[in-house]
Amino acid sequence: MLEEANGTKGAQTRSAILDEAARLATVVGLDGLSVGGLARAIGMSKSGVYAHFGSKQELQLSTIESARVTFVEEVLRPALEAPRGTGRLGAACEEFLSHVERGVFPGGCFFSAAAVDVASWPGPVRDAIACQRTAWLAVLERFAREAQELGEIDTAEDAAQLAFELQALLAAANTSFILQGDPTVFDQARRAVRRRVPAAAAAAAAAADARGQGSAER
Amino acid sequence: MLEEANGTKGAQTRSAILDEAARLATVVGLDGLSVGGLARAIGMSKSGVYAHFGSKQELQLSTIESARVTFVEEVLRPALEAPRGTGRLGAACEEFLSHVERGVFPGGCFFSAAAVDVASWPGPVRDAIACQRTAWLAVLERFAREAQELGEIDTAEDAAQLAFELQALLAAANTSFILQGDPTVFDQARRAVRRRVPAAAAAAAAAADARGQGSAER
DNA sequence: GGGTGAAAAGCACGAGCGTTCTATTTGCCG
DNA sequence: CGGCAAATAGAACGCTCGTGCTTTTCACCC
Repeated sequence: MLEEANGTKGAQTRSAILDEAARLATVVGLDGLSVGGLARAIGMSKSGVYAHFGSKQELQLSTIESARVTFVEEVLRPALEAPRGTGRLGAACEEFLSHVERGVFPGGCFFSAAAVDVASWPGPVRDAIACQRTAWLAVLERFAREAQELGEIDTAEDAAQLAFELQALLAAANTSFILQGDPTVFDQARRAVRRRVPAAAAAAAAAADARGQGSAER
Repeated sequence: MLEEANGTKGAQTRSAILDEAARLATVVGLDGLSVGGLARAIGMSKSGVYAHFGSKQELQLSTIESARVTFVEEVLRPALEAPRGTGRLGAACEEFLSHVERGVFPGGCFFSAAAVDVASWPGPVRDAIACQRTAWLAVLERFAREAQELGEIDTAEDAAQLAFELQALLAAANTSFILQGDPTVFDQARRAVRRRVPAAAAAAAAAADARGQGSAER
């Protein structure tokens, strides 16, 4: 083979490397992520790790992609099981807070962490992070707009504005939690979300309940 | 002399070093701040810079203190010129957004930047950042409570909750701006602040106007 | 105006960084 | 089972990092 993405042995260790890389990057930063440190964390030699990616930048970009997949799996997909409308919007917020609280990434939200230390330093890596952030905001905005179409949110409301405000609350809870370690901020964030999207409250709770017994029944 | 804080020559270059250090740290991160890089940025030798601080950690702590002073000067002091109540609360938000927009620090809010790359890595530096964040939240909370005492904000409102939400909006605008470079987010943030603290709108605008012609008249 | 202590520079060190090259192991296919 | 390519390890490079020295330049006071 000369390219990636098949199921041979090397491809699955590559995926294991990237899994650890994403977790590690939330702790040491995306540029603080070193090949040697990553190799040590995963029990491989430095060159063994490095061979999977021709350069550090390629490692960073692949790590971002890996984190994106994890984020979709842990946050977006569960949220999509909630009914369209404010329920789904609230579920997206709840799933985000939940994935931070239960430590899917040890350093909190991957993209919040990466956004900051990548922000001032132009290039493909920064662009990739900015792109992910935009996409996440677009998802929230779409959920909000769907709620408007269902008549659950006033159509006079600006969906993009609402998405911005909700994302601000989620990011602030993440920062406060990883910095101070106090899970109380999640309650503050949940209260704020419920206040901003009143109808989302019960619906999100219901979604969380349903998920509690496994989602296979859907 | 054997300690710091007098007015001799060395003390004022030390202050100049820390000024640049704070600005540089918002770009490369607080741990990405290297003695060599700082020396190059300020046109000194590495050891010339290093001699002012016995260790890198001392440099970081001093940089945080320097950034705090700048923040007080650029954000808190102007806000204190607004009349107590929602006016001052709104002014604090406006001054924060303004100091990011006009690039007081090239990489946006110093403490937002530092909070992230210092969060996972315990020690005095992290504690110092966490302490500053707490203090800033306490300031917003105090302003909110003063507005309550003046009857401008419902006493049923939780001042700490309000402070959390406002700080979330400010931090989100900062992140979005340094990452995407789009000043539109400041309008989004201002709209959200006005929505959350309705009475703050006119008062903050008035404060900004007053500041426009210099604050000496006060 | 020369002496004295502070301030800055110069230099050297061990370690870790990203990267490249070569050697060794490993797993698959005929 | 033997061979071959893919996967991993090992060693080395030039560089920069933080941190200790020693040496030189500078500013001030008698």
